[in-house]
Amino acid sequence: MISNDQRDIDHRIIRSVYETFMPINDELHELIVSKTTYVEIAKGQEFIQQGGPNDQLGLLVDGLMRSVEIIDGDDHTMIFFDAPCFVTEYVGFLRREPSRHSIIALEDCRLYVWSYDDLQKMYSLSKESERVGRLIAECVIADVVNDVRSFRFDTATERYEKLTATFPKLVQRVPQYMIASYLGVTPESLSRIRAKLIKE
Amino acid sequence: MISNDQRDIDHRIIRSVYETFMPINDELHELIVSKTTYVEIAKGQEFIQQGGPNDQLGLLVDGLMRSVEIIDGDDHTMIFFDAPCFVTEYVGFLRREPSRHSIIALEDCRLYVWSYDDLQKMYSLSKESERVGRLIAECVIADVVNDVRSFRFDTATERYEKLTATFPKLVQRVPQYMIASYLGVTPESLSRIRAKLIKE
DNA sequence: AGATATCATTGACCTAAATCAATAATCATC
DNA sequence: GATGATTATTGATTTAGGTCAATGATATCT
Repeated sequence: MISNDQRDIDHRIIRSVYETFMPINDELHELIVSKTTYVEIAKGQEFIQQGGPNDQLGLLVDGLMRSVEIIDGDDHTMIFFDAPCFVTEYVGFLRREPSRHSIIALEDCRLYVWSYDDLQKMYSLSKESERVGRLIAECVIADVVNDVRSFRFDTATERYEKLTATFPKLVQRVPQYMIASYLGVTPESLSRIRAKLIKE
Repeated sequence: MISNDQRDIDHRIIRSVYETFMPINDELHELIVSKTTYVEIAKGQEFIQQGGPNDQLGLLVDGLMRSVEIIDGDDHTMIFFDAPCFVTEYVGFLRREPSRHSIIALEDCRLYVWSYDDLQKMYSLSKESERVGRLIAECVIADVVNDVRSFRFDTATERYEKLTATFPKLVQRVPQYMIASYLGVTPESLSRIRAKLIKE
């Protein structure tokens, strides 16, 4: 993990990601940038380690990551993060608990990072930042609710089809067993699902 | 649905629920109360209707409700709401879309209600309210993530055991087929799960 | 109390996906 | 390009839960 100084920070990317949630005025933008650190994570390296400290919110600007939870020795892919997006293990981060997942770079990654403490300072200093924090949390809710619905109502085949529809390049970029794990099925099952879909 | 005026509002209950998220000062408390409406919903009646307008956030202070989504004619219980708690179909509410669920009283219910517009006004008027909104959203994330984990990792039997452990009275208060539906299994399966657990 | 819904249980059978095991295909490295 | 490791496929078998159908048990209502 390589950290650099302020000169490496691309203000426009940061602003444009935050602007997907609400208009960001110059004052808030300066506040955000002033707390930003730049980090590079090489392919295969961890950004966050399962069971370790969980005090960083990342904004992935380049690359691909996955969060993984190891339970009883098997590896479960919980989320893929495809730039540009925020990267964190949200629940542990908010509760100040050790991370439940590792977050690992599947390709060389570049991130901007804010510490938990700096984030709280931003919230205290600026009403606008409080709002953007709320809007981001609300979007996370929508994503997670989507996940519940998918596990509740969809078959593995349907989940696979939806994933390839919304994220077609993923299948090229990561090994199939990680996709299987993300879908909640075994690699053998995913292989059969794919065989069946091809036959049709 | 019966709406009454300000005199029916129990300030202490409202404050105590908000205080589970953060300390509420008098100014914010007054703001919240000034926008509050009181509503009673009789057993069997709807608070929110699937496909209908979704512009109310409820605080259930008495009673039990469930949110139900009808898909292809079958009825899926998405959540049980046991007072005191907030009641809404969050995603549609936030996105200003029709409600995905109905929310129905399983017992006679009493709620305090805020309209979407009043909530936005509160957010604009007060930094503190923005923060409490964020903190509530963050708690919702934790709940929903829990749901995903349960559907992903737990068997139906485990989900049933967890539900009865965390909410033992529920089984007395609602028909079993609703519990089955909440757990994501058929009534027949839940009946067998219970039979097996009793035998052990 | 008797009649009628509604709800819960039980049985027989079916299906999606898991498990275990063996190959086959890829990929990385010397 | 050969060698060993990782990843993907295919087959045989098992299991959790679904589906369909019948029977019991509870409520509710006149």
